[in-house]
Amino acid sequence: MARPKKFDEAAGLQKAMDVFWKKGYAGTSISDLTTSMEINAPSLYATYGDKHKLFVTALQAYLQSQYEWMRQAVSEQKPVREIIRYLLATLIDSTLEDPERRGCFMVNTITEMANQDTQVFRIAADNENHIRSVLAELIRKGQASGEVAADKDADMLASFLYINFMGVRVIAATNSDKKHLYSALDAILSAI
Amino acid sequence: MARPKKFDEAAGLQKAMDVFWKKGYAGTSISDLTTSMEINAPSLYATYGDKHKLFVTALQAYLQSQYEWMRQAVSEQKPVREIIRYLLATLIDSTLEDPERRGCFMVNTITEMANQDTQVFRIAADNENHIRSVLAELIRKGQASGEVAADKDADMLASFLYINFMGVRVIAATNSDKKHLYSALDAILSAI
DNA sequence: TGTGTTTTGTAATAATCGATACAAAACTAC
DNA sequence: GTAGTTTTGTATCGATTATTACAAAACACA
Repeated sequence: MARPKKFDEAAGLQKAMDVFWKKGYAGTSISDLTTSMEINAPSLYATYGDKHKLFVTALQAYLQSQYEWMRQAVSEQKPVREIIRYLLATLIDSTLEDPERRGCFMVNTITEMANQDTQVFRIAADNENHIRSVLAELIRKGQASGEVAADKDADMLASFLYINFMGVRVIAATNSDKKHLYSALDAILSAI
Repeated sequence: MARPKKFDEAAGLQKAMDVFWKKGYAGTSISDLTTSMEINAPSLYATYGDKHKLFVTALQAYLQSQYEWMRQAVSEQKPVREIIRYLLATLIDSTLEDPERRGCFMVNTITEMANQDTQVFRIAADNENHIRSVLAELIRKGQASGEVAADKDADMLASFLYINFMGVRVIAATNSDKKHLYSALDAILSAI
């Protein structure tokens, strides 16, 4: 018994994510958002809260899709090294193929705000722990199957991989030379 | 035959660098700058140009000091692996010790603006080429002295190292666990 | 066909944004 | 001391910032 919403809430969130991802938090204005989401300011505030709240919601939606992608890749019945190569290669490809070269939304957010925004800091720390634990689990699986040397420290290798995940995302934003990036994959995998 | 400046131009630039480094380009206001630099707006504009020009000048000053540090480390008469470990360890330490956890000014700038600002994009690309060539040179030195396997591709290893330089800087901004970061150093060095 | 409820569009809020006009102040050179 | 030059401080510019008041519009239910 009320006027129904004219826009799709999930689609609007996706649009907001795209804008924040491209321009960052401080670089995005409410006007940018309302234009891209095709709603007006009162609807935005009523639906998503203020700018900061919308940003956090968009960031978490991004991370969820990232986790989903990773969870699926890790659970495949393939050699561990192949999975890791697939993960890194996909990170490189998706970054290079993005016409806007936005890199990784989480990395962008860390470098913009983690030192000033405690909520973002916490999200970033949780994200790191999550990804590292998934990678450590993957390494352990490789050790159980004999693909990875059993005497290596799985947590240490997971940290190493996480560093490279982040580094690859930063670099693919400015380096369009796919061969350079791909050649480094061999070095990364040789450490495992 | 004119009124002399009351402030030190180089010191002001350093202050501007500190603010941009901490808060990013969009997150920094002229008011932030004039407060920190202890000058007023007209002096800022007369001396450094507009906000964007000041930002670029500050960024280039940052890169110069970075290059100077690296050039010196690389030219030392020590085993190549030791130099690389020193470089990475210093990156980790300086990031963790910074009470403001600002990470790397160049990384922050890449993830904030490289996809929207052609001048910044060019600076970032030049920076990457420069650092990669310095690292490749170092690797080749290691190959000449027998410290690094001669059949490995020096450029590839340089790309690999550059990825890890970037990754370490991003992660040290949110992860305060020095042990985790340091433990990954062994994995990085094992790939060389 | 109303009645109640919520969204919508418009319009405006105070605050701050980057940038500058203008005149007083401060210095050097003569 | 005076003339010439540049920096300084103040005050302000129009534009944009995030956010909201308010009323018309659009639906569900009776």
